Amino acid sequence: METLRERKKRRTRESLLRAALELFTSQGYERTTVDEIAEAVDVSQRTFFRYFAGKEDVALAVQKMTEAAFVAAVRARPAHEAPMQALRQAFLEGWDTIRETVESVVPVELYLRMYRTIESTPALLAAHLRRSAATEETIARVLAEREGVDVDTDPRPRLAVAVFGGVIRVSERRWCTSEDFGLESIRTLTAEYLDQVGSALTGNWRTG
Amino acid sequence: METLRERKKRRTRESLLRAALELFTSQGYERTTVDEIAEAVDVSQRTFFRYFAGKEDVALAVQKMTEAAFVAAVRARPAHEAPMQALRQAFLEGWDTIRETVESVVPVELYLRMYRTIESTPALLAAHLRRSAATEETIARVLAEREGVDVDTDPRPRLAVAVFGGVIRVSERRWCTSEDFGLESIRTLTAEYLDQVGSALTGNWRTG
DNA sequence: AGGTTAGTGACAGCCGCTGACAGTTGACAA
DNA sequence: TTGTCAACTGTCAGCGGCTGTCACTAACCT
Repeated sequence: METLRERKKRRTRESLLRAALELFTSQGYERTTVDEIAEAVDVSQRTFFRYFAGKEDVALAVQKMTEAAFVAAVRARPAHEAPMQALRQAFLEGWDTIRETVESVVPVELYLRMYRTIESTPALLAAHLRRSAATEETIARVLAEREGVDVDTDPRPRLAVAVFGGVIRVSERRWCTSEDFGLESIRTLTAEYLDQVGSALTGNWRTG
Repeated sequence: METLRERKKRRTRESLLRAALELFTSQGYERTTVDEIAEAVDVSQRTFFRYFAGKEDVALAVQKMTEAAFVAAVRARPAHEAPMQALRQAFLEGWDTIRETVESVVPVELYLRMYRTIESTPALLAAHLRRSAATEETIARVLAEREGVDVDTDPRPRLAVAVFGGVIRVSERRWCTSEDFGLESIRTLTAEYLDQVGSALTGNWRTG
């Protein structure tokens, strides 16, 4: 059961989040001030900073949620799966259930548009990459535990996750600049790229 | 031949750079203000911003140089080498010649210490990762041209570079937190990790 | 109903960064 | 050498992100 106070807090937070994303996606991240966001929700600037650590934080808040869902999905994968397979499945599963993950806070539509804003805003892209790096570290530990190896001496968990993350980023980037910017296309694109990693590494591309 | 004006400019720039790195590495990036850096060189804050785009910029200036050297090294690799092999050789070569690349501006010692500061400062790490992403894009294009494939339709150049970059970052991170933080150890570590990527991807780690 | 606590607004201030303008110093030709 | 022009610098004023402080209001809990 949720008390009135908690309900109010949640509503303010989500209002701020929605207003921020709406402004960021429509008029750009840099051209949006914190004052503007606060004004749109009719709270003081100070209050904004009580809910979010900063402008970057609110911009990446939803990504944070989906990343958490991804980590949880990796944890939930059956133990018999090979590492890379587990990552692949968890990732695709994340996109399948994206609606349930996100819609309670902001429309999925807005979330997708925000992805493009992040990718095209240097400051946000930097923050996003840093977050991704942190998530990769978490997943490396999950993987290490799953496989029963020591993450501090065996580099394989981190290497596998780094490679996976690299492929994901290439997919994301391609997807953001692509024309069919839909929920299905990111799934197929990522799956396709994951299949092609092998041939990209070993091999002479010229004999294609 | 260098005119007096140019000499003065170069000296101011390098003084600012050295002072900044010295302050960053000794008392921390966030605890160092731009005013402090300017004061250490006895110029106005405004002048600092005429030489560097910002605080981040000066912190990553040397990394920028070494990345440029790396890109050049990739370009100079013989055409018969396979893509991943070319990247590997160029990277190791970059560390072999690091002294010539860096010492004319700042002591290598300082450059190495700065690496650790970057890795342990969220804002700098974010900026560093963003720069790396940009460099990866450049290298993907170099590789594509080398191999005669179209970078816009063939994902393999970007995938290969992303994987390589991922391994590099794992190495760097490990190296920064390691005890033998020397010029040789990053070489051996990277080479070792590049060799292990294969087994990290394919394979069941539990049968080790 | 009344004391306690959580959440808010208003204000002051630091820091990174930028635009505008005036002063100074080196470059180059008369 | 001197005068002119361009480059470089300092000063000042100001914006936006962010934080500390403190008084005030609203919800919570007997």
